[in-house]
Amino acid sequence: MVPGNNPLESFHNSVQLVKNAFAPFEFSFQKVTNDFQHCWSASRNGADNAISFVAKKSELRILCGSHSKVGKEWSVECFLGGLFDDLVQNLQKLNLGAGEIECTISDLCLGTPSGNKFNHVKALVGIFKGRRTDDSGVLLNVKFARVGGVPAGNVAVIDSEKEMTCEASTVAPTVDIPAESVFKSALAGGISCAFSSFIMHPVDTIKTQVQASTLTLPEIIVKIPQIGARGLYKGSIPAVSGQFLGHGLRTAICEASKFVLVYLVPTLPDIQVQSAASLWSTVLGTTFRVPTEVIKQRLQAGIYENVGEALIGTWQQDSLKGFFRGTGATLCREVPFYVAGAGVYAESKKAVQHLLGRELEPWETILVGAVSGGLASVTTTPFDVIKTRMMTAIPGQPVSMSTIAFSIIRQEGPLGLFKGAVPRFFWVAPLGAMNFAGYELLRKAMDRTNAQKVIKESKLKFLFQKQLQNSDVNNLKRMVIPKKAAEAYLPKLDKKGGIYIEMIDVDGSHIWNFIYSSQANYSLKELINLDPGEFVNKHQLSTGDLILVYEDRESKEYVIEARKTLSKSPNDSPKKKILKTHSNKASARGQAPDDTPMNDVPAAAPPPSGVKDNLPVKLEPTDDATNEIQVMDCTNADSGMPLPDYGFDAYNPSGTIDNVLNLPNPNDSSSSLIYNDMNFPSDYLFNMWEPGASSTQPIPSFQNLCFDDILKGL
DNA sequence: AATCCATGCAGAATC
DNA sequence: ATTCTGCATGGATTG
Repeated sequence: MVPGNNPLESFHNSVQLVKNAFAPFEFSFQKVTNDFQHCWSASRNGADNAISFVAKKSELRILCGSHSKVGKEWSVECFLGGLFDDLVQNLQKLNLGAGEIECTISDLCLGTPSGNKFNHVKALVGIFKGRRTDDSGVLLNVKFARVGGVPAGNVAVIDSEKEMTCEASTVAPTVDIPAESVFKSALAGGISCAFSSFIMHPVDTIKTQVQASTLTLPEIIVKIPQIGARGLYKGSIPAVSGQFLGHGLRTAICEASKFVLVYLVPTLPDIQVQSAASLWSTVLGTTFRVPTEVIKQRLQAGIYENVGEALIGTWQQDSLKGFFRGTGATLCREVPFYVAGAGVYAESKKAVQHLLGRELEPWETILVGAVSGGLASVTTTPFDVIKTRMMTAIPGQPVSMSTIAFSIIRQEGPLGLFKGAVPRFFWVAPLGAMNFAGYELLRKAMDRTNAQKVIKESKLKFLFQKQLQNSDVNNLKRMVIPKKAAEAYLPKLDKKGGIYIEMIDVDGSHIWNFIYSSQANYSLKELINLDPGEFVNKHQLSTGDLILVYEDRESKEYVIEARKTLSKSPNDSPKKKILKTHSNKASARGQAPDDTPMNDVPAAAPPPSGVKDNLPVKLEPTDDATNEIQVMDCTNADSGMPLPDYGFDAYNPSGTIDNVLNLPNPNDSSSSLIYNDMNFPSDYLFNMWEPGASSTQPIPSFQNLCFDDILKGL
């Protein structure tokens, strides 16, 4: 048996689940329960329905007022209570017989003239519009429309499972919700549900036929070849498109309302936010989807041949209302499974992640989806059992859920309530897997392709840089990189041959695969090549541009940045403009032939005596007023080689003050110097020497003052 | 003197 | 014929 095909059990489920989810609001639910019983007992004798509702008016607002426009005149409890009661009575009247053949509820409705069959729709609409519904009594006459001979509430059982799992997937965390994110979620939700709907459609069809006819399951199965593929896929167009649109809509609403909820009520626990959002979105999304369900079922049951016919036929028969038959039943079925599935999935995913201490692999996500889908189905098994019992009870005798439940427990023990749980589990599990996996993986894939890999600069540890020379950017596909830096930060090289190194482009657009090799027979020297491949071309690098290599602190991956010099005059080599207090070591070397001589650069400031004066360039806030400061460890600026024993994490392109302050290694005795790179006016390069290592005299403890000045500058 | 490294060049590999 | 690869050279820098 599959859960969810009965509004009765579904409703009960939903109350329970919602109750759990909103535990802090227990009092409200207590009230619901009370009202419920009140309504129920009052409506036992159908004629008094209206009274019971009216009587309840005053209490209504408490619960529903805040949720929607509902509470104005009606309490949701009472509405549902009436609904529930009606169902119970209907079910009690069922005499369709037992077994797998689902019963048709519609014709068994008690109490009101059949002409009002669909007034519950009216009532619903009225409620949503926030106006008073006059035909209050009608609410109790809820009928689950018989759609094309198939009770709407009974069909699309499979869908309910899909619903559950699919909706549960909206649990996927999306906190900051720009429209794009919501849209992507919607797309992902829609696609995954549409896909699984498509896959499972044949099964759904068979189920529908079983329910709609007097044939048993085996008989139908025998007939399958007769039905053929086309027959099995009858109604798949409205089903799939309905799934797509409905679930897309719901996913979007859910994501969006989560965002809104978090914003409005920041203190609300996650679980409640999710429950509320999913509840709300399910109601809307499902309502939207009902017409396609109706069409689908009519097609599957063979009433109409094609979509057009079904549309026209339904319209002519029942006009607009016809498309919304069974809305109430569908809602009752969807909501609890959504909430249950979402909860189970979210919780189990959290648990598994906690257990493993890492993000889940795709296949693990699938597994969790399957298991939680299965679990959700198991937890709802009791209602399924009860429902079956109720339907198969001796006709005419009033039975209530509780009586049945108690009798089962008494006679068969608590396990009796879980009969059939195992097959249910395995039936629902793959659906859960399909939807969870579908949604999550799709969502991830979208993020990956669209937003690429977002590199957080603050997570990057600067390793080294290289200013590109002619020989690095000419058609020869190789770049020479600083030897010491390479030896210090890149993987160890064997003498011969190179190794592949992946480097992620900071712009997130590529993962470059470089060949990193050394020139072994270089007597004692070693020259290390990075094969830039397309890298240089893609970034249009030319002489004087920089490449910078980082390491992602978390993933330990290499990250490479191609940085164009700002002043792009071919004669300008960036190095020439760097103000230095020590020797202009880079100035004279590595220049392109057409480079102007080094002399036009302002003379390097001499090493000052005072610490303050030691700043060759005054620190100033960046010109874009972002208060960002860029610090680069450019020890040996020419080679880009930080001193190996210096635990200096420097270069922080978007560093905050905090980051900057964290940069220096306080235990290090090295001193540092800051100078401004004229080519990158907003950059502050942080230069370091070990004491005595350079011809310039480093000032002890200078680095601290540097940072102070940076702060002052800001 | 030792080292670094930009670049030239030739033979090998590949198109 | 073109591209790769390894090697060599010599200016520049460092010690």
